[in-house]
Amino acid sequence: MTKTEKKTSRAEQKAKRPQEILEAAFEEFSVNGYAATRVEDVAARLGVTKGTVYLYFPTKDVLFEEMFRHISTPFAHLLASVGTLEGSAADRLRALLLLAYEKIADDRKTRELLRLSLSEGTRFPDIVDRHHDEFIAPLIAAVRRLVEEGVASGEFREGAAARFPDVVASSILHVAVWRLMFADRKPIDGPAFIEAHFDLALNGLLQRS
Amino acid sequence: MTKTEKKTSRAEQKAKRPQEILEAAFEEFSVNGYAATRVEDVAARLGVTKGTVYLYFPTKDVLFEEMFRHISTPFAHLLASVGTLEGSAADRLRALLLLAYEKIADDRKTRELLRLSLSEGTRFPDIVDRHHDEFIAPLIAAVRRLVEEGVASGEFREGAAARFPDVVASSILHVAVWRLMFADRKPIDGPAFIEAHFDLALNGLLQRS
Amino acid sequence: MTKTEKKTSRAEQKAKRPQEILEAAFEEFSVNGYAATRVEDVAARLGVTKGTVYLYFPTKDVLFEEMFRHISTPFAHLLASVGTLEGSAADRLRALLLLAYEKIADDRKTRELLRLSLSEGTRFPDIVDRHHDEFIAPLIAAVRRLVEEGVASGEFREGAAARFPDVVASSILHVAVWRLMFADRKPIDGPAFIEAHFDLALNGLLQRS
Amino acid sequence: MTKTEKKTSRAEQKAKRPQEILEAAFEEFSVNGYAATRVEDVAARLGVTKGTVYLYFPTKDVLFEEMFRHISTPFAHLLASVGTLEGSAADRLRALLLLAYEKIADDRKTRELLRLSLSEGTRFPDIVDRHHDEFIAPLIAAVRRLVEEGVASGEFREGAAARFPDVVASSILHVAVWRLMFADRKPIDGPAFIEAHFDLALNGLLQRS
DNA sequence: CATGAATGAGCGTTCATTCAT
DNA sequence: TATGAATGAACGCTCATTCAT
Repeated sequence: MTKTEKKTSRAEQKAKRPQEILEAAFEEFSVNGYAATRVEDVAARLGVTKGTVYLYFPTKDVLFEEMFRHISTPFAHLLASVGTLEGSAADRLRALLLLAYEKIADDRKTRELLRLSLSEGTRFPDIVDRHHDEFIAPLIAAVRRLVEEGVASGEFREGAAARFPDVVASSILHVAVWRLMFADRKPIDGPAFIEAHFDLALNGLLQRS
Repeated sequence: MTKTEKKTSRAEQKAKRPQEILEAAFEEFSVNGYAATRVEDVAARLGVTKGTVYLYFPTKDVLFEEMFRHISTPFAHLLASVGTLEGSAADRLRALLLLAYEKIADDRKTRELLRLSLSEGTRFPDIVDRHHDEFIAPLIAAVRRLVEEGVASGEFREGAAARFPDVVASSILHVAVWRLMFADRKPIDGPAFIEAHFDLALNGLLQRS
Repeated sequence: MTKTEKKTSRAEQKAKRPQEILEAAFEEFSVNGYAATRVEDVAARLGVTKGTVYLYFPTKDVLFEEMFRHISTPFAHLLASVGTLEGSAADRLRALLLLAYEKIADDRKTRELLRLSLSEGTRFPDIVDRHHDEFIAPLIAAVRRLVEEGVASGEFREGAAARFPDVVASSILHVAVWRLMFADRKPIDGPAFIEAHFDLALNGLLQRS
Repeated sequence: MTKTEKKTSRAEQKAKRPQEILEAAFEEFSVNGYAATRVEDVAARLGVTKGTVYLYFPTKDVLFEEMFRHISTPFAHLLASVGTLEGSAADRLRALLLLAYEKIADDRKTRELLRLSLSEGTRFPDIVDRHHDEFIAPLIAAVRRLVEEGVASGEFREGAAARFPDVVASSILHVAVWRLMFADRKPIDGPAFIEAHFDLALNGLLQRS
């Protein structure tokens, strides 16, 4: 029994190795960028030597790409589910934005993937597309759908926002970039910022006559 | 004649060298990032050898920092001047946003400095602060001033936008980041996007009752 | 058998590496001096590449310092033991000088350390002190002790030699420097030179009958 | 007149340039050794640029060799003149040793040439021979002559010193090497040391009554 | 599976040397 | 005569990658 358990846990541990490495790689790459990260530092985070990393990933390039793939967890379905909720278009749009905020700007991992997309896009063109497909495109599509529904139902007016649904979500990117730049040195109240932008988007600046 | 020309061009050449190097450094650093850029590549852009670069800049670090300083040209005064124009608060705000758009999202150099601030902020903490002071803080301050004026004059309603003036400008950051990520692969109509966001911010999504 | 041998030789090989490198470094540094020695040449002596050297020593500086430390083997205890032998003070002094000669002037390694102390003392102040403490100070102290004993017993007259015991040993330094300068081009009969100087010194030291 | 003077002084100054450079080169080479000395540092001592140095000396090698030649000023004739003085052989020997001491151990330049002979002898075999011919050989020859005269006149006993005249002069080398190693950190009273060694040597040399 | 010694290509930096002015 | 910008060949050091154990 004990033996079996041990074996199992060992086997499990071994199965986890690649993932552990990818997590460690994420930490290093997100702090230092691709070029300045040493494979040895990734290994050191796990208390192993760099030879071990090469046991699972043939090159640093592949390690980076698989790390990116591993950290990117799609959230399109989440957005879709929110879109089908009951309530006014405004309420659903608000819920959508808050959900997207949590995933894109509030989640450290997704945020750091944005940084890597910006900094390593030249070397790894695919990761930019991946980031787009995983995070940006679904968000925009979801927003567009909701806006169009709102317009169709007469709740929203027609206008530029229908053609550029991104404008409604630009605050999310704003918060993400702000945090990437300033970390804790210039804190930003994310939810409040999103709400403020949502209020603006909903009601506008102009005084109602 | 020829002699004079030669002399002039020689002297001019020497005086221009440091700036030429900084411009070449900008091109390389913005494409590859700090770590992946080789001093030799910077030199090669000018048709000189790397020794020449070291004639003017003692280390790669200093080269990077001075490059950043050289490329950052403040635009706070521009924003200020726009803020003092005649017209409605909305008109002035619109003019301000378009101007900021041109400087921050449309100008390739400023845009690339944003990329470097995000990617090299860990290694060069100062450049993030510089980018903030040169571009972000002035923009937010100018927007805030205009919004407050609009509120004071009754043209704008009070609301979240007054507390978070950044929300009004978040579309600019959005366009800048979009272009950094996708370059020409997914073009974005910058002015139209800014106008769409401005329309949204001004009038809101909701149907007027 | 073969397997065991291989394993042993492998393990031994690794354990010996640092020392092999230090020995190779000694050869190169003593011939070329610090600045003109290339780490790659040190490695080439062992048939390895320079990377291997950096596996064991972080910088060229450290390599030099540890080389010096490794090559310096103290001989103070040897001198002391000689001083406690039986016989006349003259006999013991002679034995002492011959022993010191063998260690300082005749031993190529110690001799080359003297050269390095002279040539690299500016860059590595510590090595001069080390050379002093390891070789020069013990020698002078041992000579002084013997001279004082001889004076106390009435075998030696009092005189300048008691105040400057180094004068009795200066022939050793003379032979060492001579060999460093002329190597085999102008051979010097070391023992004969030491004996000649000892003869000169002794007849000056001895009490007149 | 003024013009002529100026011209003359200018011409003189120009004539002095090579010597100034050689003096500056001596200072740098003696502190850093050949390899670690930069031509630019030599030039900087004179407030000129390295191009100027290359105006007078085609390579760093030549600069070093000519520096050595320029700093080595023969003193054989001096020694010879001392040897012809009146007085006992002992007195003349003492005067000779003191004179040699002043030139070899007390004179900073000659002392530093000894250092360079030891450190750069591998790269510049000629300088060792030069140092030998200029300083060491004349000294030994002069000592030998005096000792032989003393032996011939019956003032000195025959013995090893006659076969190894260097032993009489080894204290001079001792003081020189000591100062090269310890500079001001472990001062040595040169004349006293020489006198002590001479006292030791003399009482050994003198015929027993 | 994991190690870590070893490699070799590469990069930052230096510096002797050249040459147009 | 003197300058100093420019070169190019090193050299110290790093690091991704390999492989015998």
